[in-house]
Amino acid sequence: MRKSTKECPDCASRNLYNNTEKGELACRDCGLIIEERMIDFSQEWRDFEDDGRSKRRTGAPTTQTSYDQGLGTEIGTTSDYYKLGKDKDKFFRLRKWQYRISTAIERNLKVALAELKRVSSFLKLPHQVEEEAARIYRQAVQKGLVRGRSMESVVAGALYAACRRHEVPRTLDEMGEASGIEKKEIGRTYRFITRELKISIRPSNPSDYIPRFASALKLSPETQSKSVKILEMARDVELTSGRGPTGIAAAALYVASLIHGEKRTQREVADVAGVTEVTIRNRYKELIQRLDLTEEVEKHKKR
DNA sequence: AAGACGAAAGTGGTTGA
DNA sequence: TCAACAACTTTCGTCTT
Repeated sequence: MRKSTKECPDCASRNLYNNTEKGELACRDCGLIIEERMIDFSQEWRDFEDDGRSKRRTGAPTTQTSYDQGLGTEIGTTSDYYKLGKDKDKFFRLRKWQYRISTAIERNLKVALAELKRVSSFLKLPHQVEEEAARIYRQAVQKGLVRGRSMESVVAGALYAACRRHEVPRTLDEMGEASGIEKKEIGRTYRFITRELKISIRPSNPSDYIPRFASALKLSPETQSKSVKILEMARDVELTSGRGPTGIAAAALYVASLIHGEKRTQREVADVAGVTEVTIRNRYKELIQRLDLTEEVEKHKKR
């Protein structure tokens, strides 16, 4: 790209500087970054052609509406008009450039990352997880996986996947509450993007849920570690496979709370674990008979 | 009255033909 | 693609504390 082929939309200078390393095209005179992320720009086209579908480069309708709001913080509102200069022509030129330059990906990402931040702070997720989720989301967008899905659901799916990878799982229910997306939709998106991006995720371990549930129930550390032991034993006799990890975790906590004389009702445990009492009962029944915990529980019940 | 228990019917997802 | 299937839920009646 020769620098004389373009002129700066801001000051009309032809003295442009192409920084290939950063993927930027900048004006030497006024410092305006005319194009950025030019590498992404080209990559995007390749990806979109690969999947052989329409040339439509935006996401679902909801993305469109969000995008308009997102653009409001950039160029396109009257408030920005004043920030960018007094000259009306300049404003329109800039907006045109902005429109040409910024790809759907960039716009989408801006909004999506804000949403991601919101949800992750709602769930009090560690920074690492948030970063991971952002990375996953970015990949998903670049592969064109957002098309046909709402941006929010992909954000939720990416977050859920990141949680699982970092072994700080949140339930789909919690994710649903935080993101406002139905949990089955999140699950679907989650499976889809992990498959498409080849993100391998180990089946979630029930004991990953223990610390959170235990603290929500205000159970002692002893009870907590007891329930982890119960889970280990349960795993050894293959009680854990094929069942929902939250149900098992809940049941283990319930048993542990009985044994340590810190009894919580099935309902209490069920609520924090997001399962029903019935499920806890079923798991509980299996646990105490397969692990010979009956006497241990009875013994402590007496007190 | 509240909690625990279990039966029965329904739901959504996975799997295998 | 569809039907069978397992896990889980909802609902409800009964028993226990």
